[in-house]
Amino acid sequence: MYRINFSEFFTSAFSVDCMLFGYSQGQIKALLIKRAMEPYNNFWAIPGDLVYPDEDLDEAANRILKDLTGLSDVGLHQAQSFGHPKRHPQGRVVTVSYFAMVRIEDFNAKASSWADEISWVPIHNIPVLAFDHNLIMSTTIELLKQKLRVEPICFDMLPDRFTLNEFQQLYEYAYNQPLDKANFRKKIKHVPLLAHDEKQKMVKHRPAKLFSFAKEEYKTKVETSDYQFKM
Amino acid sequence: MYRINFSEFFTSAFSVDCMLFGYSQGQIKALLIKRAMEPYNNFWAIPGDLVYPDEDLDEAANRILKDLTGLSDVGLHQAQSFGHPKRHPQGRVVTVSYFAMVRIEDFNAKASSWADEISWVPIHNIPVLAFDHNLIMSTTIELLKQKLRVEPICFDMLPDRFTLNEFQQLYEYAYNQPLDKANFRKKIKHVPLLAHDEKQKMVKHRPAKLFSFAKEEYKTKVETSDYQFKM
DNA sequence: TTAAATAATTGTCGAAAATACAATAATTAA
DNA sequence: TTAATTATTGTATTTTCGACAATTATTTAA
Repeated sequence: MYRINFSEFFTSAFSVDCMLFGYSQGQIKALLIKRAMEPYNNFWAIPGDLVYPDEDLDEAANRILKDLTGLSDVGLHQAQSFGHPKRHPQGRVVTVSYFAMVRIEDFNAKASSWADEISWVPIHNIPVLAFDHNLIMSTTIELLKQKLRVEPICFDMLPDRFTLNEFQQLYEYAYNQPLDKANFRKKIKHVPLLAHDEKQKMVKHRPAKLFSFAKEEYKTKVETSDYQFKM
Repeated sequence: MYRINFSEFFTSAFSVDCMLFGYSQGQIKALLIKRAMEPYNNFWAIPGDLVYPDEDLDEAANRILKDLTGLSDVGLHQAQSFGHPKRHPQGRVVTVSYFAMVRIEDFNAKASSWADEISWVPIHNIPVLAFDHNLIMSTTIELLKQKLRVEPICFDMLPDRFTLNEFQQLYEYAYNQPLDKANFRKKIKHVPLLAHDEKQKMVKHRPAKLFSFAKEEYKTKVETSDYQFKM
């Protein structure tokens, strides 16, 4: 087997791309940045950065998240890696994509050193992006949709207190199909929700009750029974 | 934000680790190699290699698979990436793990330049491995189990013609629990199988009918209906 | 040749979940 | 007070799940 010089392997760089998903106005949205540097200056892109030599991949993803949002302690999910030799014009850069769910209202995402402008874009209307970011984005969105089916990550996007309709509409948008109200409520019977006395306000119709996700109860339920979240 | 010199980022290498899974004697097994070079000389490890500068990740995974088995055109699944800064003693090496299902009987896996010896080891009995390969292996095995639930990849491990009992036992081993025969057969009613006239031979009891997976029929079924494989 | 043994295959029944659709209750705004 | 709107609950039917029983086909030993 042919072998190139060992040192010639150590000539590549790594980046992580960190997709943020949130939910507002009935749509699941992804955070995009407008690049303020070459290459692909002025293109929309997924926030990302090179990984420092002494940094683990997860650390780098957390750093980017912190830069963008000021948030830490957000659950990050590794998605996939992309390594086409020509994917980056300035050298061999393999990228690892991550995603996280956030509550859009909870913070002001800020443009950072690499970006002029940011924007929340509905995942069904992603524009042309820099590099191979369209491939990365679509792959990751598919993964997100799959995870929404079997893990209660939707509650990381919903406000702390939400109505059952908001909950339902999130899934209607994700699956791109309407769901029956009555049956939806039957389906979530097993999901541990905390009902509040508080009601919706400022609406011009009967206000809906507000609920929260009972995270601790969920955890013990998963551990003690063989319950599996399933939508 | 602090920035190191751009060129200092281009000092890492990456590898792919390529897990092979097969099924024999009622057990799902993984192919391990015994390393014949430093570091971790003589340790069991997952087959893998550094990726060449002009190679895509998938290409590298296919190359390793070809070296080991002579097989190409095998469906490869990307699992996860691992990038702890100290995971490799000789420098920064991020690894991307892949896995594939094969029919163990279909070929003779051969030791290659980096390995003395190979072995098929039941996934429930993985020994101590080189590097962080135990982490990689267990993560990937979990992913395999998840995919077994929703994709018909089990048929890539089963012989071309199999009995329903072999089919069932594969899932019993994966889930580590016995399944009811009658109910199993009801569950797979929707899976497109081709029944052969041929029967099992050389068994000391009533021979079971042999089946094959009807791959093409499966594909059209997925496309035309909203059928989803589910075990 | 026949019976015992073994495993394949099919059937039944009740419980639980999914689906379609209807009815009722609680608010707001005019 | 009432129309409009939406939340919430209910009913009836079909489909799937899970436990278990019954039947059938084949081999081997007597």
